[in-house]
Amino acid sequence: MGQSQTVDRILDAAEELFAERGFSETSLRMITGKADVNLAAVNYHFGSKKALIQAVFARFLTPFCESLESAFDELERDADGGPPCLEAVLKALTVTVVEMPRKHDRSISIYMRLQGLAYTQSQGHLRRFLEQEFSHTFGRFMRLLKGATPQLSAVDRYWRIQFMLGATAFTMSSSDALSGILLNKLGVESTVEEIVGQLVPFLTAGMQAPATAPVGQIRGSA
Amino acid sequence: MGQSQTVDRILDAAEELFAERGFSETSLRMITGKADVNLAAVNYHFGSKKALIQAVFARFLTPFCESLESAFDELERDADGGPPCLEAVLKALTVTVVEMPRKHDRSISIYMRLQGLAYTQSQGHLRRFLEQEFSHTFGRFMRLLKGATPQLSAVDRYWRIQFMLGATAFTMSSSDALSGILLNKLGVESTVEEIVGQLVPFLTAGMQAPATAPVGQIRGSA
DNA sequence: ACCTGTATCAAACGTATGTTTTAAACAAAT
DNA sequence: ATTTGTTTAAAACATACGTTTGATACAGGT
Repeated sequence: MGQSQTVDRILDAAEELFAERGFSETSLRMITGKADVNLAAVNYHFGSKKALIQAVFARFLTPFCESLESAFDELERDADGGPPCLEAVLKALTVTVVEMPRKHDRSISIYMRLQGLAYTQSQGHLRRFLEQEFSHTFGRFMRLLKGATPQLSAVDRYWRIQFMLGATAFTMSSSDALSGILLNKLGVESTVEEIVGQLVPFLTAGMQAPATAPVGQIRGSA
Repeated sequence: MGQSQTVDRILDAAEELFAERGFSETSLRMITGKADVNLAAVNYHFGSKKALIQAVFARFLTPFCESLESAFDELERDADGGPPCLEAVLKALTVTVVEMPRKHDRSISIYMRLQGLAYTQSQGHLRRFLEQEFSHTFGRFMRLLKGATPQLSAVDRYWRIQFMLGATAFTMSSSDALSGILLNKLGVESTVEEIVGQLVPFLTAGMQAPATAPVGQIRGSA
């Protein structure tokens, strides 16, 4: 058998457990236990735990970046010449996220949470891996954002992009928990689609806020 | 000696290391090594690693919440009767953060990063501890936000508050790294004060964005 | 001087981790 | 049928972890 199913079983188990508990808090024994494969299989197929983490990201990020590049192609074709507007860029991103192929319903929040963990858990090797592997798509997204916000100074744009990333990564990385709280408090169900539907206008408005004034005295209320 | 300085040395070392590396990735041996105290001192003075984590948060969060409550008092006094406006609420928060008493320059970003970790690292005991210890101030902040955004539905407000928290926690928790990148790319120095000065208009605009439409088909660009 | 409670120290404990080893099972090719 | 290369299996490996122990030092009170 050329491609064993063991590899996929490990990846499936790992991406769920990593998303639930983080990287350091998930042991190889938990993963192989859930995947119902032998402990040594991880090191045999992937070489190390670090390499497994990278493989988990590569498996869902590679097709995602391809879809995203296609969406960007279409975006620039439609806008022939001029730069696409901010809302269109963000919509292209979120639609690509929502339309991501997935094995089951939870998949999207799992991927979102993994993406959030990649930012917040300080796994140096992961950051390096993602940078050298997916920097092309990320750079293109940045250039589109620049074209869509010509009124911003480079410094303002830089910080606002970080704010965007933060709001997205944070919300998405806890989307399950946050949805649960909302369900308890207000009795409202919410899907990933609805959350990103809420995100886009928030981010768009934030990016287009008037230029900032230096922080000084407190402004009175009302 | 009634109050040993060992306790403070441990807390100082722990808050720095936790902020740099996260909780699970920081061992008691690293902490006691940096603090130059005996390994057993942590369990002697705090009881366990979990209790140490909580003590680190209690030490900087307790005085911070007191200052914040005072700022809220002043806010409501100035606005006699009516609810303070959104920008005033956020300014009160950020000014309190910036004026936080600190031992050295790095302190603020350390506290910000810790606060971010409290959200993203799934330490159940920490979340429970913070909830029961500081829920009063947090709840008051939430009520102020509610009064400042009467136009929002409860669901919209809930999600936008999460977006705010995310943008803030993420940016502040990486403010050192992000400032460094900005310095490299554009040669611009930036302080925590300036970052929060950028944050407020972004968040204000986001919170006041027009109500959301459900995500459906892709809207064309331009 | 003699206790008494507190604090520090070196050393060890038990457990869990990532990784390696050795042997067996298996499929495909000769 | 034998061989070959790949995959699984059980067990052990070395290391690092949080925690506990027991001895020692030292303070203040009587």
